[in-house]
Amino acid sequence: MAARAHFDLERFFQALGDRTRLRLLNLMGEREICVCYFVEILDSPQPKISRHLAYLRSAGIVRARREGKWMHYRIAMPAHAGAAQILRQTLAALQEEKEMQADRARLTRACCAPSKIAALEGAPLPAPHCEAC
Amino acid sequence: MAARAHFDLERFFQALGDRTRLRLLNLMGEREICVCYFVEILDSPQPKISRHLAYLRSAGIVRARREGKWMHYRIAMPAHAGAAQILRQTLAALQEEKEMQADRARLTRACCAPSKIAALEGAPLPAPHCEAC
DNA sequence: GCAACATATTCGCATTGACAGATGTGTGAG
DNA sequence: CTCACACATCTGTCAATGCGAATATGTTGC
Repeated sequence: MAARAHFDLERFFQALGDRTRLRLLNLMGEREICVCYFVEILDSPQPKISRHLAYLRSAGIVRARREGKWMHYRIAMPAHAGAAQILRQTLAALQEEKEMQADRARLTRACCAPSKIAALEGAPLPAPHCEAC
Repeated sequence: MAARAHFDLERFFQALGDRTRLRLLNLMGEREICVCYFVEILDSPQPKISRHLAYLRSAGIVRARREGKWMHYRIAMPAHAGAAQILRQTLAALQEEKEMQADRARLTRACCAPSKIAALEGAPLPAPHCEAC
């Protein structure tokens, strides 16, 4: 088998070259988030979210964890030191964008009152627990 | 007043998501280089090089300067501070790759003895002058 | 003007990737 | 086992992008 020690920087950048994926990464930040929250916050069809998460996963940028019916995603820092640094830099840069700030605000609201949003009834809260509430 | 055009981070990453363009950026580094050198070093058809340089130019990553028959390209750090930082990080990361090191080595050789390479007869040296010779 | 040269753009074609909609898969409840 | 739910993947369509090959543009020198 071909050793996959080589990190594909090209693929890494391709994964970052899409607005939906940048929004997903921005929402994850340091915490782990359930797919249903992405669907709610980005207000996009679930298959679209799932496809972009799969793309990020195949590029080695995020990792998934199953918990019962729910899938949680979080950012997985690449082993490649340069890429990890770039990813951190990117996440920091995203926070300066209005749309990203708005996404985060919506996530905080949803996280603090998930019962207010029909689609999130019973869904697991992001992270171990949301630090804002 | 937003006189500053909105910097397209998405487009920026798309521009970095291609091996040929990463090789071009790696060759430029801090100096200005003539297209004919890219063609020689990457051993690729001239239209291919030109197309990728145009892509980088449209993404706001490089700038071109004409000098007689020759066009010189150099990296133009984006006004967007985050992007500039990412670009610097990327250039640093590239230097750890073997292919990129080999490209640079070939450029140094070509730069120090351009007359040895038929295609570079009379072509302007990279940069104000090559610091290696 | 014309020819030679360096570079840019266009063309035809193959691949990739984004999308919406439909369908498949895994899990828990009953 | 069967259903409902959360999520993943497949389908068809379309736009973007990569490529080589041919051609156009711009500059210099005659």
